Amino acid sequence: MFKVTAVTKEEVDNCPIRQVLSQVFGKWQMLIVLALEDGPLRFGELKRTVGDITQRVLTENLRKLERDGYLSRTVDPGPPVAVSYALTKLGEDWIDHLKPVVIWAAKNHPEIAENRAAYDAP
Amino acid sequence: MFKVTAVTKEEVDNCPIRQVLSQVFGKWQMLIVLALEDGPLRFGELKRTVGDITQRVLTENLRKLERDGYLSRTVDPGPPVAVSYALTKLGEDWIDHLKPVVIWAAKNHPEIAENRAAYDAP
DNA sequence: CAGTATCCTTTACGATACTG
DNA sequence: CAGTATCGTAAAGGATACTG
Repeated sequence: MFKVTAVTKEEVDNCPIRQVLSQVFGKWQMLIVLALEDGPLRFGELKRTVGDITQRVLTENLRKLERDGYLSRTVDPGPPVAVSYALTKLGEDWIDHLKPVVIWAAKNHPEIAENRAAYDAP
Repeated sequence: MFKVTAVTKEEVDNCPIRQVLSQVFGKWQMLIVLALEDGPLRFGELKRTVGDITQRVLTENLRKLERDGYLSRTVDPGPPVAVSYALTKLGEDWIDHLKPVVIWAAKNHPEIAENRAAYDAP
């Protein structure tokens, strides 16, 4: 159904997986987007919610997500300054489509863990 | 709805995103799985279908996908030897859940490209 | 044909220190 | 508070050559 063959530059540019999904399937992007599901969060709150992410990497990923339009960044100059991040329409739409996949992953986690153990065994 | 906070090792181990999805959202895994959607393919066919992937990287990703149970590897000792890869039940189930996301990405590709251009502009 | 083996480059990520 | 700056590590990927 989808053309995944890609040898020319045009084919790569038109591949939704390479152009769109590759930017949201890193180690942190999904976690960040899901963290914003229940409403806007400030930088520090976001960092605490995701848990084990460094400031540098969080900033980096927030910029990527903002660039693609999944979230917006709002600055309230204080002092002290307060920056909050919120999902855009695109971001909410994205999360609606992402969640079934996350639910599937949670459901199949046990089976996949078994498969790995069996494969690694002797 | 999902707990994405993860500070302890246990929380990370039980996070479906980190444990399951991180292994299928690399640069090539989705393309490989989608390439097998219409039926089994041999190594060389798979390589030609995906297009610009090297032998080394294709092998590497096939092993990961086989390990998690998304596809099976069947060897027909020739000579010449013929190895074919096919989706398993899990792989087909996965692709059914993955496709809506790919379709979403294709649909929103233009908007996201605009967002990027606007962000990068001046 | 279907891989391995090597070597190299790029990208992501991590740790820590510093600043308006 | 919300970053930036620097430095270092590790994983992914790319190029090329070789093999049962």
